[in-house]
This record gives sequence, structure tokens and C-alpha cells, in this order.
Amino acid sequence: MGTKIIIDEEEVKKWNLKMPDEMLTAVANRFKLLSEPMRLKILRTLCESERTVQEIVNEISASQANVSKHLALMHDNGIVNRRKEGLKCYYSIADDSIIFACYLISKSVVENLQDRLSWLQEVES
Amino acid sequence: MGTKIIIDEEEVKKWNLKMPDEMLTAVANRFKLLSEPMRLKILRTLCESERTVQEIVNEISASQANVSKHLALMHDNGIVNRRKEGLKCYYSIADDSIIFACYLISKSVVENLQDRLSWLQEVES
DNA sequence: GATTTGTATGAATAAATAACTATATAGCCA
DNA sequence: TGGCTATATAGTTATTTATTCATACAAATC
Repeated sequence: MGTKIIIDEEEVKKWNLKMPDEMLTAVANRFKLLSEPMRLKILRTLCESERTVQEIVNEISASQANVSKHLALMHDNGIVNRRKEGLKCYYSIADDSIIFACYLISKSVVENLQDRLSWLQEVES
Repeated sequence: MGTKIIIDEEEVKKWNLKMPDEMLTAVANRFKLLSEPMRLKILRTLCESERTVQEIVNEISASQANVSKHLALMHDNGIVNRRKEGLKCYYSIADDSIIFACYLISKSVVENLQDRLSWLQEVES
């Protein structure tokens, strides 16, 4: 608990610059997985604890078929785990880095909004 | 220089759980921007320093129209800056968080690959 | 003004895919 | 075996969007 991730800005830039094209496609594919609100909704519920398909269907309002397909896609791409127990199927988050990425991006979206708001206020005053 | 970002795992989970639906759509949209190899390619060049459209066109192999459109999209969404100087138009990265996100995701992609490889090696031995 | 250069934009096309409906599979219990 | 429940999958449709080609715009130079 309380695990801390430390990222060095210089290392990040170097790393990104060296990234080969094939890696870029792989990264793009992973971002594509995170580019659907419905999948983020599902991941948000999984953030708390593992869930069955039905539990997710009940929490967010979506069809069973749709949730199942999204989960299958995410499982195929290794960002969620699947655990079968009788009829039920429990899913959980397999890749914590996507959670960090969501956090980073949402923070920056908020900052972006704040900037636009303060700009508006300056204009209006 | 040498800026370090520190992320606390517990805070991340709490933050994500509380995220409202409208925020999820905004985050998904930002991820969508990062879900195209061509755009990542462009961002990779911008990682080094600001570039004109033509410079980018020359570095990656893509049409001027295409590069221009991708840049416009990213500019509209606030992840790149635009600076005009005569005929030339210089673009640069406006939002460092996307660079961190790329780093995180690519790291996890690599780990994922390594896991699969080691699994293969175990099977083959 | 005319031309050249750098960038943006409009229209058209092709490909990807989210969501829906209906159906199938698979495990449990009577 | 038959029925019930949880999940997965096929086929279809509608929407989105990356790319290309052609063209427009805008700034510099002649």
C-alpha cells in the first residue's frame, strides 16, 4: 500500500525519442483501448475490486453483450484478468499502468479546463 | 531540468473511482488523440524540439495534408502549441502529461512482451 | 501585381468499430 | 434430461475517421 511511482522527465524524453515505429503502433493500440468511455466506465468499476460481468452490467447501464465484448477485447490485450468460478466470470485490472495513465490524463484535462476558465474570467472582467 | 513526477498509487485509485462520467468522456477523447501511430510519430519528433510542418513531413514519411490535419486536431485539443513565423508554422508539445502517458504505456507494453517471451522460453525448454 | 513557398481545408473514399438483436455455449440444479 | 443462469459470439447497421487529391489561403520575394 502507498506505493509511489517516480518518473524522471529527462528519461521520459530520451525513451520516447528512441521508440521504434513498431512500438509506436503497439502503444497506439493500447491507447485505443482506453479511448472509449464505455471501457473507461468498466475499468472504473474494476478499480475498486474485481467484478463479474453481471455486476458491471448492473453498475453502468449497458447491455450484457456490449460489456462482454469490451471485456473480451481488453482481456485479449492483456489489460484485464479473467477468473472463472462456476457460471460467473470475474474480471480485474491486470495492468496498473493504464490506471496511472488515466490519472495523468484526467489531471491534465482538468488543468486544461481550469486554464480556459481563468482565461474566460480575465476576458469578462 | 531533471524534473521528477511522483505518483501515489492509493491517490490514483481514489481519484479514478470518483471520476464522473463527463470526465470519462473527456479522458477517452484525449486517449483517442494518442491512439493513432501517425500522431505518435509526429509527437515523437516534437519530443526533441519544436518543428515546422515541412520538417515533420520530411522526418516521417507522410503527406503534407495529412500531417497538417493531425497537427490541427492536436492543436484544437490543446496538446500541441502553434507558433507562426512568416510562412513557417512551428509546432511544439503543449501538454507534457501525454509524454508521460506514452512512457508509462510503452513501458507496460514492453513488460507484457517480456512476459510472453519468458513464457515461450519456459515452454520450449 | 505575379510567382513561389508553406500551410490549411474541402470533398471523396475506404476501413474500423461500437452497439444492437438474436443466438449459442457452458455450467449448475431439479 | 430439461430448464435456468451467466457469459460469449455472429451478423448487421450506423458512425467515425485516416488518408488522398485537389485546391485555397497567406506570406514572402521578385
